[in-house]
Amino acid sequence: MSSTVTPELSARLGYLLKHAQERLRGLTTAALAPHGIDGRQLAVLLVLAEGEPPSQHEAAGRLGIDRTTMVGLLDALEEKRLVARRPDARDRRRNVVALTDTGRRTLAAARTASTEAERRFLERLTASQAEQFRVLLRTVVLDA
Amino acid sequence: MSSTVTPELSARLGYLLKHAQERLRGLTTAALAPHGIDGRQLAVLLVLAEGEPPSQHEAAGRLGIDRTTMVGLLDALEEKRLVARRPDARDRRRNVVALTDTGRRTLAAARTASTEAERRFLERLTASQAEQFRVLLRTVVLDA
DNA sequence: TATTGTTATACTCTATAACTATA
DNA sequence: TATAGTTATAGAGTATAACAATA
Repeated sequence: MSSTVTPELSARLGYLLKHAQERLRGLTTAALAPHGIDGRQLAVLLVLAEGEPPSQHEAAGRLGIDRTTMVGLLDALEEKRLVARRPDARDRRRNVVALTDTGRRTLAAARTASTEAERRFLERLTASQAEQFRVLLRTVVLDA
Repeated sequence: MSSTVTPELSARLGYLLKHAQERLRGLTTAALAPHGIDGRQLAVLLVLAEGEPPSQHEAAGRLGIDRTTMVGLLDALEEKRLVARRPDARDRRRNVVALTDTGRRTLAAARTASTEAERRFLERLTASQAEQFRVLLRTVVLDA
């Protein structure tokens, strides 16, 4: 975790991205802990809240994970009563997954906490640098 | 891997950093494959090349990983004759780890290949944007 | 035949605990 | 007593294969 920085290694993009992710994960995990979820679970809640309540398979697709991985994530969230599975009446192979009322409240609070973690992650940058950082990151990642 | 981008999720820094890392890893892995190593192994070679040849424990410290993890990394690199362990004459508990001649040649070629992967990772940015991206990333990660 | 959810299983990466040999 | 290297083991997190239910 805490590495004795060597100049050439720390100039590598791979090193920087890895450590950026580690730092943000630490901040996010701490910020979300009071709400009883972690970053991956927040991502699931966000995906369930956006657009039509999806099937498990669709939700996995939106997140870019396997449907078998989604099973375990939903098990944990359902155990906390944040989401509910119900069979799709029109295709009984599918489960429609929706947020519960508790899930919606938790999502709202967790979203705020996560945004605050992002703010702290970027706090060494000026506002315009922070905005620029987001823009550059999106350019590099999206619109492939 | 390929996620159906949902607007709110893809605006999250965690999402962007994760996917940035995935994209760079893909490019780097492909660029390094002809040289028979991956990104983690390149990081080890870089660390061994910088400053005094370290012990396994020191090398692990420079990388920020556990000494037990270093064992396996060095096993793989030694099997490929890229590094050599020799007992430290002054403290026979320690192994000094150094690059072989082959290791130095591989490192030189792999470093070039990795730099080229970084260039492709950033190719949607102008030169000054790419430089700015590195600066912002370093600011956020380093000089904690 | 194909798809959804599930389980069993395995693989990768990492760490902790315990052993050994040295100090 | 403490440290370096090693091994055994375990825990995340992920995926593939196979199965039951349904289409």
